[in-house]
Amino acid sequence: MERRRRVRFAPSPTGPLHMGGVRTALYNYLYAKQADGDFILRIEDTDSQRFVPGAEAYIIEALRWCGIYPDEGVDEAGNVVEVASPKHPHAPYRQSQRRGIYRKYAEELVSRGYAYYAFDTAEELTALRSAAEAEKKTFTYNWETRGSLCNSLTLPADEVARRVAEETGWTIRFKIPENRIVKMDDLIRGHIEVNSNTLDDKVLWKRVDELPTYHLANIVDDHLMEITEVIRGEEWLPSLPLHYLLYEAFGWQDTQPRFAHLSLLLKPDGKGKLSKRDGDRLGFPVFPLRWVNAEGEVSRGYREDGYYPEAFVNMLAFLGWNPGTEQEIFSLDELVKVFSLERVIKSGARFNPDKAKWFNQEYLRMRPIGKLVAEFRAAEGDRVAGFSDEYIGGVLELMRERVHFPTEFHDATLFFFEAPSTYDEAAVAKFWKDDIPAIMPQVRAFIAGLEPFTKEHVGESLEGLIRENGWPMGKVMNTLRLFLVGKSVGPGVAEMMALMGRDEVLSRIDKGIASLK
RNA sequence: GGCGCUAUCGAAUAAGGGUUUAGUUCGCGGCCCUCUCAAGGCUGAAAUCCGGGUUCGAAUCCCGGUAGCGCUACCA
Repeated sequence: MERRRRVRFAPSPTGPLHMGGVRTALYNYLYAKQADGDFILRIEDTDSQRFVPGAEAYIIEALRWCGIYPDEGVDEAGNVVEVASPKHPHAPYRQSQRRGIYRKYAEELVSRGYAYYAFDTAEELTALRSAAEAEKKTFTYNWETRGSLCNSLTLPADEVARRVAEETGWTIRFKIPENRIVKMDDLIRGHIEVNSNTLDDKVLWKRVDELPTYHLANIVDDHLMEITEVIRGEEWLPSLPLHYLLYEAFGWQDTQPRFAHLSLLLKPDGKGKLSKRDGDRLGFPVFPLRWVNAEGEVSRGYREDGYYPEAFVNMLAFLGWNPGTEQEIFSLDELVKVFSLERVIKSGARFNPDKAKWFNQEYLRMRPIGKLVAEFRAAEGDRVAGFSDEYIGGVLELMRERVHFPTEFHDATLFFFEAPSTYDEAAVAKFWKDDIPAIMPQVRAFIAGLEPFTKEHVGESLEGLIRENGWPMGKVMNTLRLFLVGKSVGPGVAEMMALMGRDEVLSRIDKGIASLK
């Protein structure tokens, strides 16, 4: 019987969600939705030392901004679910609140001989490690060394019982079987084999915070929550043999999820994985949303930088995956339809900020003008309140192909709402010479009599006038632009004039002629 | 050091043994359009890491090397 597809995104609330993490969440979401399955959010906060307040809320908000809403684990208000209900049957979805669940599974493994209590202190192990390092070796807690260390395998039973009863001072370690070839399959990478002798006896239960480690909590929760596929970052690939062995030890192989390990996101230049530093250095966001850490350090976000979530998601989807066709623009719903793990790339994907900007520009160009106007009004407030939707729409229509982000509209459209008060000096020097000061009043008089004042008529008439008189086209047109914009760059002169209206245009020309005299 | 993963133009990727003169997108250069800036159209430069093997034929399969990355915590 085919099981209902259920996947999870299981971040650790140790800081803001990195764009690589968003991609992992996205792929999980797409994979789940494609089969009309469930996408679950689970908070893996078993590291009490690294917990960061606000990180959990950030993760949920970031996913929501992207349009990714978990089916399970987060309620409508955006809070992690703590109490079980028909919609959220596996609550709580925060591992720190599930500690009671894990303990018995850890102990079950000990009683069945798959794990053991270890009493070595952190200091003892550190000493062992540095001693080995001095001899250019590596200390590993494994099949070779466990027999000579302080644990329930080496100590007399009554001594073990006494120490365990003290309820403190012990960890539980998984007893990696000796000399086994662990055979694994990855949905993206194919078949992988590893000799168990290269593995170490990983801690399953931590003494320091009385919590399970990732390995135990993860396997137990994935089992309990009936997860069918685990799609996670490549950094987990080395622990895959341990996880296989854990499923085997628990006897859960029949429902063991399939695994898919995603490659890492790499920095745009040089070598290594994408980090916050790269964003600061090269000037692009690494996080979906702005984040301010405890020290007051600010990390910019895609949202605040003016990216549309649709563009961000589209760009992210293509970082390590492609549909096999030449189509590049996909909505989230379209991605759900065409996504497949088979087409996920195995090698690391280098992030390219230019391509990210291009995606945003594409979305800006596709955006309905009505939305653009409403968003512009909301951002600009009183400053543009007196202008009509038609006028603002015309302005944005003229400028949308000249910017990458809606946040650029403010600076780019200033002159549409207020006549320029200064004129670019280089442009003045270039155009305001020879006959131009004498010509412009004639042009002004001509414009005053133009009817109708449309883009087409203004454009053709103006061009005809300039040609008939043998005036220099470039100088005249650019001087007009200079009067309208204050600079020598911008939309077509006739288009701007038609939009601004005759009165405004004449007033700007008068102002310009007067200023440059 | 050990273990694992990965390897196509500057970047993302396509080509799943022959359809390849290795395609597309971003970026870069040129031309066209043109009143400037964009946008658009056309176009140019630009890649199969190296070495063996399998095969009539290899970017594609296998082996070795090299390089990059990841892991090697009572972090996740």
